Amino acid sequence: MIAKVIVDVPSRQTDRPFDYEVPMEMESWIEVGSRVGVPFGGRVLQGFVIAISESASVDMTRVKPIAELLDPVPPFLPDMIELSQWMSEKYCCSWTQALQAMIPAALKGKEEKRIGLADETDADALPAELVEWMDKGDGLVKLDALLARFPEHVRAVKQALGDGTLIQQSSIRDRLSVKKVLTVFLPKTLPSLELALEQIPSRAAKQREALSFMYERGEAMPLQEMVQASGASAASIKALVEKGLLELREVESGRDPYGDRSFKRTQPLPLMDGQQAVFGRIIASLDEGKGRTMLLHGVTGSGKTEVYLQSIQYCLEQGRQAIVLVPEISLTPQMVERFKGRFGEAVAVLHSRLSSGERFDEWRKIRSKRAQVAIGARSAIFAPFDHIGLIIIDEEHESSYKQEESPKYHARDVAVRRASHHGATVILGSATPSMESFAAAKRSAPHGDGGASALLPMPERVGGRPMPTVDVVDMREELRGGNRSMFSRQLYEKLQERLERGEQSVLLLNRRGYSTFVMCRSCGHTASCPHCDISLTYHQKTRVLRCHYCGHAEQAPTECPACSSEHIRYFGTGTQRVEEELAKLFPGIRVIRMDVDTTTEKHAHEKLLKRFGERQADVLLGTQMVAKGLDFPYVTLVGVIAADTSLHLPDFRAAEKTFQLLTQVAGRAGRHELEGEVVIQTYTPEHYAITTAQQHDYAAFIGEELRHRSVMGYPPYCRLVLVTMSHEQLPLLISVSDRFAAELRELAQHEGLLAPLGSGLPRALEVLGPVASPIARMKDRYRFQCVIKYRGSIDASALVRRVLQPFTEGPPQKNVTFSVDVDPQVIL
DNA sequence: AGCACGCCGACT
DNA sequence: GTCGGCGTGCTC
Repeated sequence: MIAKVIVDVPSRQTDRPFDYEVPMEMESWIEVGSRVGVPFGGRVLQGFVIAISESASVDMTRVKPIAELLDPVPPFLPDMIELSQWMSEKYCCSWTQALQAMIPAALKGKEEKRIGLADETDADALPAELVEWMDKGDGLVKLDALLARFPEHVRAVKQALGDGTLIQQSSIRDRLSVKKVLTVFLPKTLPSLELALEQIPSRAAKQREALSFMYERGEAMPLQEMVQASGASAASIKALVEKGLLELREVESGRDPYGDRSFKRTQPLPLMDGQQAVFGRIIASLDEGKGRTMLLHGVTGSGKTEVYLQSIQYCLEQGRQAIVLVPEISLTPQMVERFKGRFGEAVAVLHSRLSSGERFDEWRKIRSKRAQVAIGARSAIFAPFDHIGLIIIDEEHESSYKQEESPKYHARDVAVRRASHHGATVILGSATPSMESFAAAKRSAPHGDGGASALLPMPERVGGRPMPTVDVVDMREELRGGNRSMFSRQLYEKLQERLERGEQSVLLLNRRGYSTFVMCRSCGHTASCPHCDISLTYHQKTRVLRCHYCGHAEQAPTECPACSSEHIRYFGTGTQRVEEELAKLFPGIRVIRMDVDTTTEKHAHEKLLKRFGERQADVLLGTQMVAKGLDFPYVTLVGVIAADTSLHLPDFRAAEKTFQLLTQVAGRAGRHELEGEVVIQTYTPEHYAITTAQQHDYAAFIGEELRHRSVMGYPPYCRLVLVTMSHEQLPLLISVSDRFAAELRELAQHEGLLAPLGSGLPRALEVLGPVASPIARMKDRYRFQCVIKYRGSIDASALVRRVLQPFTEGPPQKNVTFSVDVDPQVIL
């Protein structure tokens, strides 16, 4: 029996299956999807079994046996192996990378070399302390550790390994370091604080303090932290533990100590007419099981989540599993609570805030069928289920579904692919669907069912609540009227009203495309990175300038390095200035500011929202992050301070992104009994992205935007591939990138793709560039890019791969690196 | 990626 | 005379 194995080496040359013999004793264990350790070029590496075969494709004498099996249960299901191959082709990444992206990082086996004394050996030939050290273990010790401990004996060890005095054994070990932390818990059955305090002698003040502290906190906490925070000593906590008032347990470090928290179970809510109609379409598709994709276009507050929940319920009753993707930012505890509340233990949650150990735990819950519902960000699309019935992608227009590092996949496309394998239904949900999805839904009758539209509209809010009224304020008029503040009179008055009525407001400062930077007001010099063509970002807390791309950091200057002027201006996030102005205009106003500065800490985001939810503030002020998913009953006003900052970016999606942002944030107002109002401040009130957002008119927006895209030749009227090349030396890069573009054109010509299809008609494929990238230099490497525009029916990835092959495999083009981005989010 | 094999400079 | 520089080439 021969296993075809993809070896875990991130190199193009080794990115193909290698044959290994399956030892007899492993035959019943090794299957497609197994993770194994294999000898490869003189060392042992992790590999993935992608096929089992009777015969090898090379001479049997060259075939080595698999060294070890790494998991009792294969981490991949067979459909995932095929999916990974498809990904590597479509996104031009290595097969290994695609496979790697599908399993938890904890399963990243690396070789560990261990050595020991050979059986019959003369131990006296070695330094005595070495022998002694080696005897401590079970005869084998880690090579690294030994060499680190006895650097003076490196040579002796090397020699002993050479002459056979010492033997070496390699095996693969996962990066699962399980560290345990003593954690203080409140007992399951909790006496009241008064009752508990009675059991403590009056002179034990520290114990009382510690106990009150824990009661107030209400949840478990690591002992170390607790001692620090409460001022109690470990001894007094021990005393409390002995009295049974607290509990002390070891928790795996990084694991969620509140994991055993129970969630209040909820029942399905009655569906409104609009919801019912959509739900009917979804269960029809689930019954049919043909792998259909549907676009659920529901306005904000139309009750999409309840439809999701009941569809999942139906799917589970069919004995199939469901995956729910949400943007990372909206994967809040409230969101998780809704799903856990309905499905309890059947839910596994995967998000980036989890430690690798916690992530692995949740993943195992899925793999071992203890969970039937997986909810998570982008990578949850790879949840190892075997009978997927339903995949939901909420807020499908969000750009975070596209991974920016290789493999540069789009979760939406992976979902559709995976679903067709399982006959699963995909639901793309959004109030503002992406152009691509909308166009696809309009044109598609997926899997050929005679022209039925896959568009599911939900145009009404739950309870018939009206959409909030939106006022657009022309800030040019304000300026002409003598108002130079950042608040229009309208916004000022409405804020004042909210304060008087005790209602809450959300203020959005649109800062997409801008970051904090430093500029000299005398000469206009801006601080930029010495290794990258990019401004440095100013970090207020540490007064450090940092490069986003390479990590270069320097002290913020007090005088201009160019002209020695002291008039240096720090352009902060801007939210701070808004906050100051609010305090000036409304003395005593309580503001919660949410931006990168205030949310870097773990859970800071949740804490701030919790405070706002408890009405401890009048205004929630923030950047993009306040636009998504918030649902607070007392928010009746939403203000957008400058709507158009994102409108004039050199990005073909600028209008779409602006419209989405305005619509999303407007949807935060008046979701419950109280009616909501929205004020949008802008310098271009006539722009269609703003006027259509004002009228909540998605159809009008998309009509206009599609016209623009059609004229300019952008998606969804074509597709794009962005190829970025980089090298330290500019002349070499220019010649290589020119040759790449020329060869690509030549191949396209040869395939008949460049021929004009008739006068005035666009070509099937077009190669633009090469030109310097928007960030023309990064980490001391120059960057050039080509954009390939093509008709959707063409396999552009295959063309690119074919042209790329000699550039990366042949006589090396002196380290010019190529990065391919299929369906890029930004090309600028 | 690693590691080996393979041809040319400054050292015991 | 050797140790070692990293350039090319292979890994089932």
